[in-house]
Amino acid sequence: MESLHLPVSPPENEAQLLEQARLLAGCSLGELGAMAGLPVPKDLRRDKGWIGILLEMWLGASAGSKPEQDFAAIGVELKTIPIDRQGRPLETTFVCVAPLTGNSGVVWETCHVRHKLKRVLWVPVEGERTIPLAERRVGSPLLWSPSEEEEMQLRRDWEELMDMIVLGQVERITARHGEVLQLRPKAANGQALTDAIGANGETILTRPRGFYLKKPFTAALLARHFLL
DNA sequence: GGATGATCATCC
DNA sequence: GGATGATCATCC
Repeated sequence: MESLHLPVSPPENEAQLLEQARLLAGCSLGELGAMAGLPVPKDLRRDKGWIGILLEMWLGASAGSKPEQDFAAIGVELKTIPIDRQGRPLETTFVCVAPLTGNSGVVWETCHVRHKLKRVLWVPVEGERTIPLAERRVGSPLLWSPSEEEEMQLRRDWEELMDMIVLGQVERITARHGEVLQLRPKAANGQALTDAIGANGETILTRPRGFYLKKPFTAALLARHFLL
């Protein structure tokens, strides 16, 4: 039985990654933060990515802001997901920024969403705001790939949303579009603007958007895991 | 601004 | 109460 200590080397295979993730299950964020020398913030309001960064350290992820998978060598992406006491997600899951221009000819097979979701290590973390951040516990990890049905759902939604973007309808897209995948703003604030295609094919400025997984989708894949 | 990490908080 | 639209920090 291995014990908990830092630094953690990048995992060489999935089994190693899962083993390390299982060691973290049951630990509190306070414990993991202290051992990592990371001060635990009072809450997440100004540190929304703190848990993600903490778990990256503890799992040996290629830290920080590289535009590739968290575990590039073994092709796995890490997602922490806040859950309630029933194990259901408290938030949608950000996947990636949505490209709003230069999309003619893009196809599902080679898109960023599919690549990001090809293989994901889900790490549930207690997320109820009534639980002090330091006391919240890490849950049992799940190494996941989309089933055929899940991939079809994702593909349908992605194609619908990308069609609207390409056809200059981005401003008409709301978070209600898509069955399992939605498009929502993803920016520092309301002042952030980026190029997109307008209704008449012209270039317009609009808020940057991101793809997010809706809660029922992640709830189902987590539930499947916990029932097995 | 856009990529990384996401959650907040208002409105319905 | 919960989802949608808004927002926070950091790096380059």
